[in-house]
This record gives sequence, C-alpha cells and structure tokens, in this order.
Amino acid sequence: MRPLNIKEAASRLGISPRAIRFYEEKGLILPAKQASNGYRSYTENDIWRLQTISALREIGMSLQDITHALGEIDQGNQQRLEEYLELQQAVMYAQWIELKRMLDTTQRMIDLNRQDGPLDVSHLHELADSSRRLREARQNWHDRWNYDTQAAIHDERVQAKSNSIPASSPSSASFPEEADSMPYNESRDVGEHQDTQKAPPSSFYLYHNYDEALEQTANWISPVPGEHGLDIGTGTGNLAGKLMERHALMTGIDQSREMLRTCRTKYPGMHVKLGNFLALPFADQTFDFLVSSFAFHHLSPDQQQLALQEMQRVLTPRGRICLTDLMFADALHREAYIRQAEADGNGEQLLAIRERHFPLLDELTRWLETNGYVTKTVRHNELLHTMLAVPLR
DNA sequence: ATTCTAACA
DNA sequence: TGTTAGCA
Repeated sequence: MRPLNIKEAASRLGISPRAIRFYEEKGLILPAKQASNGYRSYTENDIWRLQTISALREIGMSLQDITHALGEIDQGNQQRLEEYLELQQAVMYAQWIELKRMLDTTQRMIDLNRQDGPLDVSHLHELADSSRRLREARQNWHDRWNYDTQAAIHDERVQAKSNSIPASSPSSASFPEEADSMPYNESRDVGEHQDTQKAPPSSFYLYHNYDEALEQTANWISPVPGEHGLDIGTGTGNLAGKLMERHALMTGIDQSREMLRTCRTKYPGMHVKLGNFLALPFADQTFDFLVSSFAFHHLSPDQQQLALQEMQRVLTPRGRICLTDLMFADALHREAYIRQAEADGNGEQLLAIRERHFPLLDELTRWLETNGYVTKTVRHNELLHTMLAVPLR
C-alpha cells in the first residue's frame, strides 16, 4: 500500500494532523520524510502505531505512559501486546454502546413526541441532560487506569485483614445471628440496621466476613456445570475461583492490568479480560449468570446504573445476578453511619465512606425489581451484603 | 493546494 | 492540542 501523507493518515484515524506531528515531537513515531519536499510519509506500520497511540490516548493514558507501552511492544512483548489489543477492543465496545444509547434516546424522544403531542422543552432537556451525564460517567473510568498500583498489595491486604480476626473475635460474636446466612426480606433488613449506629471502631471490619460473603455468592449462584459466568471486577479472581470449583466456566473482567496478571497466574483455567464495567467487552446475552464482589462501590451512582444496564445486556434472558458489596440500607442509614463515624472521630472510616459509593440496598432492590427481578439479600456484617436477583420470568 | 516550522492560546 | 502566520 502506498504510504500516506499526513492529512490522509489523520483522516483515516480521525485525529488532526497537528496531533500526529505532536506525537512525533514527543518521540512516539518517526515517519520517513520525502527528500524532495520534506513531507512526512506514513507506512502501514506507522499507521498501525498511530492507531495504537490513538486508542491508548482515548482511554486517557498520558503520552508518557504511551511511550512506555509502545516501547514494550517494540521489544516484542506479546503479553503486553495482547493487553493493548484488548484495550483497543474495550474502546470499541464503549463506542458501540454509546452509539446504541444515543439511538435509544432519540427513539424515546420520538415515542414521547407521538404520544403526548409536541414535546415540551423541559422533557427534551431532561433527556439530553441524562444522556450527557451518562457519557460523562463513562469517561470517568479513565481514572481507574491508575488503579493498577494497588493491585500487587490487594490480596495481601485482604488476607491480612481477614486473618487478623480470630474466629471468636468480639466483633463477629456480636453478630451471631448472621453466622447462618439466612435470606431475609428488605423490611426486616431496614429494621435490623437501626442498631448498627453503634458503629464498629476501625475499618478492618470492611473486609471481615470476606470469605463468607464470597461463599454465599457462589452458593446462591450454584452454577450448573458448564454454565458461563462473568465476574465483574474480578480482581485477583477469588470469587471466580470459587465458582470454577463448582464447575462453572468463568470469565473475569477488571479494569486493572496488574490485577489481571495476578489473576491469570492464580487461575490459568479462567478467561480473563481487560474491560470497562460500563461497556462490557462482550456481545449481548453471553452469560448465564453474573457476579461481582467489592467492585460496585468503585463506581459513582450514575455509573452503577449504567453497569446494571450493561449486566442485563450481556446476560441471557434467564440470567441471574449476584452482587456482594458494602451497602447501606438506605440514605438515612448512610447518614446515620457518617454521623456516628464523625462522633467517633473515625477519620479512616469517614474517608472510606466518602470516597466510595456504597450502594443503597433499597435503591438497588428497587432497580432490580423494576427491571423484572426477584431479589433476596443476606447481611454478613454491618455493611457487607450479598444480593441475589433472579428474573421473574 | 498542501505541508512545514514556529509561536502563541 | 488548536490556531495562525509566513514559506516552499
């Protein structure tokens, strides 16, 4: 194929010629120059390189990081190459879903226009507004890109914390009735939460009952051997591992390369993929069930909505969902909890609550039930819950 | 008509 | 990165 000049290359990639020159200035590419006029000349290789740069850029990687990444590819690091290819794939999925969403929005506007006659402006604004917010939400996962650094120490930390609690520790003794994970309904749940205002002292409890909660999740899913399951935010694969023991075919996605690396070595039999929770890199109706533990609270409330929609998309019509995470019963519970933490001067806990977006149990339940699910929930400790959602059918 | 470099926003 | 200017 004939080498492209800069304008052709730019239009093919959907970026500006200036951007391309800028990348060159930063040392990311080095196109040949025509001796006669000094015009840059881009070969297929250059184009591929630019494509890579552009894709990585879209995910919000800094040019510095891209330099580094490209370096590894140049050295023939296949492992890395695959990661970056998946990254590009993830971007494409995000775009695909965005497109679908826009189609959806316009369709809704058309419908509303037909039904209620001329659409009043406020409604139009509302639609446009939500559409904008959704898009913003999706962009925010760029930040997660740097989450990697935490990966290496993740498992150690969890291990350390659950081990540091003896089986007969006071805190678990004060919740003896939870030991037997009995499903209970929402109203009872709210009631029970009222005495949680004597909030626990330190933050280690956030991970206490960690393993019990994962067990619960796997039990509730109880996969039929051979069923396909997706673990969103699989981290190092602890939950997916339990489901594989039960002979499910597990796929895990995470937004962190480092996490996935660890996961791959821990569970060679597991499909592991880099991906955005808000644009799952899978076709519609791919999985029989879907689990997620300790991942939801990394998303903003808006993003959680998107994630739920995505889950439905990749799930089979009869697919079930089981979520384990720290949750508040409702907004009041959250407020009370924060007040208590303030009173205790527990800064660590306050920070944890403020920086995460622990789902509200009542909202989550409402959303799922509105979307055709029957739910049941079990509480493992003050905040830790496991929720199962099965299609009404 | 296009591209290039350089400089400024 | 976008924009603009002055060249080849």
